[in-house]
Amino acid sequence: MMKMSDLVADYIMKLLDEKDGNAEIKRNELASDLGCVPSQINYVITSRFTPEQGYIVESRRGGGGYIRITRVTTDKRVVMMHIINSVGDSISSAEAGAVLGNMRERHMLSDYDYLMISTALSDKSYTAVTQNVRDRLRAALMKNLLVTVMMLDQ
Amino acid sequence: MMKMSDLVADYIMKLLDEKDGNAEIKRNELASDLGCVPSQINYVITSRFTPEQGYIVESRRGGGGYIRITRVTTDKRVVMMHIINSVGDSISSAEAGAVLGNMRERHMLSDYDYLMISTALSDKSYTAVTQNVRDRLRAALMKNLLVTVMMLDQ
DNA sequence: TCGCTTTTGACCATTCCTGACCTTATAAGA
DNA sequence: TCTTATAAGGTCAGGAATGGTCAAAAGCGA
Repeated sequence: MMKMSDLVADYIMKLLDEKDGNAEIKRNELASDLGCVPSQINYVITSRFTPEQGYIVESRRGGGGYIRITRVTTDKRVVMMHIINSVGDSISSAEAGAVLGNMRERHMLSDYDYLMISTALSDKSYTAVTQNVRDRLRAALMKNLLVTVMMLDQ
Repeated sequence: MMKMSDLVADYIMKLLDEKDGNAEIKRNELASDLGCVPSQINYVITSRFTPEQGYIVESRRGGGGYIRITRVTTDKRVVMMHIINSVGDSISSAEAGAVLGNMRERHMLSDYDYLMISTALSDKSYTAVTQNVRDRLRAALMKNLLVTVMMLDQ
């Protein structure tokens, strides 16, 4: 059985593809079409269409209200650099996964690189240290790997 | 009477056979089907479906959570597997470099993979922890990455 | 007995879903 | 215009559904 969140996310993704990266939805309408409560839409948006993941969300309440989701795309190298800079000193497994997933979606990472880097960053490799240290190591490694990919990718 | 772990392992094995090397289970469900506590599933997975043994395990918590187990061993990869098994719990940067270099020479790693993995394992990524921990982390990561390369190499 | 493997349960972390209540925008009436 | 109704969307906390971890206890073979 498919998860509601996945249904909603898929719907939005498809819409983004169709509409060339710029989708507009009506929250209540979509909710009732897909058979969920309206706040579910917010949940999906806040968990899967974050700026971190490369989306801009605008909305308006009241009569004629809407939610607009825009997929951000810019020059690959610049964006890559920006992402690398934004990683910071520490990053959780979930965050890292989100960032990588988005990079793949945006064709900034091949499936191959995505899997390799995901593996390198997954918690599985860090059982020897505490969560805190783990997240710091992950951030360092993530940046190194992304830089490496960038340099090799000509 | 058969040991519980064996039952669980057999079940997963059978599922892997059926599903062509890619099985997805629900931890709690399987546990109650087989009549054991959920953490037993974790025990079996961590003790018998490790990267060293040729398996990749991914999971997700929360509603609709799952555990996915992928088998990556095939005859072509016996040598690779052997190397992975020989890595042990801890490996220095120099040792790792030697092993990787050797694998590259033997065309078991592409230049690309060699560079990626070297980057991931280099001391540069581990400044946050002591040498001792560092070598343990490196070993874990190295094995995971090699398994991933193996899996992707079709 | 000693040491390794297995089993178990208490407690933790993450993800998802829902509903009550809140804020804002537009339209209709007075 | 001012007020009130209606139409959206937003927030948040709580609960449910999962899987993860860890250490203690139990089992077992040498």
